Amino acid sequence: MRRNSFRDIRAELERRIARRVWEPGAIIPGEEALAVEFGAARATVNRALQELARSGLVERKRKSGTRVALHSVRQARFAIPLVRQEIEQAGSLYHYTLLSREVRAAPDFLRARLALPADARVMHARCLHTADRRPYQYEDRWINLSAVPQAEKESFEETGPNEWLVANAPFSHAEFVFGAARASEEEKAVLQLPEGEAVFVAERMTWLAERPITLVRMVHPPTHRMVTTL
Amino acid sequence: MRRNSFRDIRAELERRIARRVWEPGAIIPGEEALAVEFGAARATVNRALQELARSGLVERKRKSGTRVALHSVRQARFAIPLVRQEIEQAGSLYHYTLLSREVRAAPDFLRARLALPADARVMHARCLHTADRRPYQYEDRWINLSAVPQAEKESFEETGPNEWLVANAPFSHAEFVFGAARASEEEKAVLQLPEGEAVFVAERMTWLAERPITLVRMVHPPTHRMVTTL
DNA sequence: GAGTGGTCTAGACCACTCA
DNA sequence: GAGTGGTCTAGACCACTCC
Repeated sequence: MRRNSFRDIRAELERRIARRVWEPGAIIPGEEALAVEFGAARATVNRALQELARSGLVERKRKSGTRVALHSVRQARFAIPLVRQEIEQAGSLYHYTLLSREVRAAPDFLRARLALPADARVMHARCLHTADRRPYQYEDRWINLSAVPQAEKESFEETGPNEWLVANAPFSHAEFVFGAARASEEEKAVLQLPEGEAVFVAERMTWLAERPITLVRMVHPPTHRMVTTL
Repeated sequence: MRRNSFRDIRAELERRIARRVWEPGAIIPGEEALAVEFGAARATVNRALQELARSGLVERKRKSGTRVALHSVRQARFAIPLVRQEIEQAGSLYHYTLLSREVRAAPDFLRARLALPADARVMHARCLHTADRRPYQYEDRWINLSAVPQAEKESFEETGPNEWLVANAPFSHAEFVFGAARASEEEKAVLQLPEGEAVFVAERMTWLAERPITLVRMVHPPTHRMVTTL
């Protein structure tokens, strides 16, 4: 006879919630009582309950106890890997091409997005990432040179700014925006898409201790899918 | 002097990784050694390390030990609110319309996606959610009636299946898929989009203790943006 | 076989919150 | 004040994996 693990307990509690043995909003027995019932230590029951709380199935409050959540808070988590890793992990051949690289004054829209001063100098780089020679991602990136001056010395011919930044400019905070759009003329050409095709657009802004580092727009063909991680 | 908590230990380990005291790829001391160093129980160190592993900062393997992840897989979190909440929170007028409702045998693609038996009965509902009378989301939903039999009694004329399920069928696990597509004829009509417009598509599958509950495809106009929560 | 992480136990004390 | 969850400890055994 196997000992009750926190997984077993978690599964049994999930089952009871599923079968409405415990209705939404209802208080469920305390840790001590459940520990006795399952013949386990309270710490083990605690772990099972904490995981249920983390996934939003139950809500816990001291003194009040644990109740089945009425509206389980729905949060989704996504892993954001390097493009290269993403492609190679799928067993495909990765290839990177630098399309353009230019140092210039920051355009207005960028100054607004990243809260840059009027005279800010930035690097603008455009790249294509392919998987098995098929266009996978078009990367349109702006780097704030006052935050990452070393970037100006990089050619980005061999290693893309994505990988270079990961290795050389840690960030403390990031914001992502996802959406859909019709492919622009440029995107259509680079990604070899038919007229009027839809594209999946992901934008990422990163900061290191309040200083904006980079804004990148990553454009994918409509076949691209982004899936939550467990 | 306060006792070392798993949070303190986690924070200190994070700091060492950030300051490159431990380089990416390097093995860090074992739990026993860290427990001695921090004057804590091994279980406490273990909890700190497990959380770091969950957030992708370190990788752990038995016998090998714990090492700093080479490229920490960054994670982004998104809140998934009820459509109604999302719209009302933006200060807009929410309105819901049921477009169709039908009980039928599960189509093949659905049986495959949700691993349903051959004779599974499901409900198929199509709805439109508007914000200030403008189409906001087209919802195409399938509900597994063997998991949620009470759904068959609901008309969904007033309250949409989304809100009804939230209140009546909690889930323990969800999977999301996001992508872009060209609007289908139906989507074009319902969302009042011009010919060939791109749409943002979010799909959600939910389970409660291994039992599939529902698959929903939520289609938004290309103006829709999904932003990470802080 | 041996080393490291994974989990469990029994007991303890703390922290928050409700009444 | 009292009840419930939150966390820590010390010790133990297990499970996986490398050698």
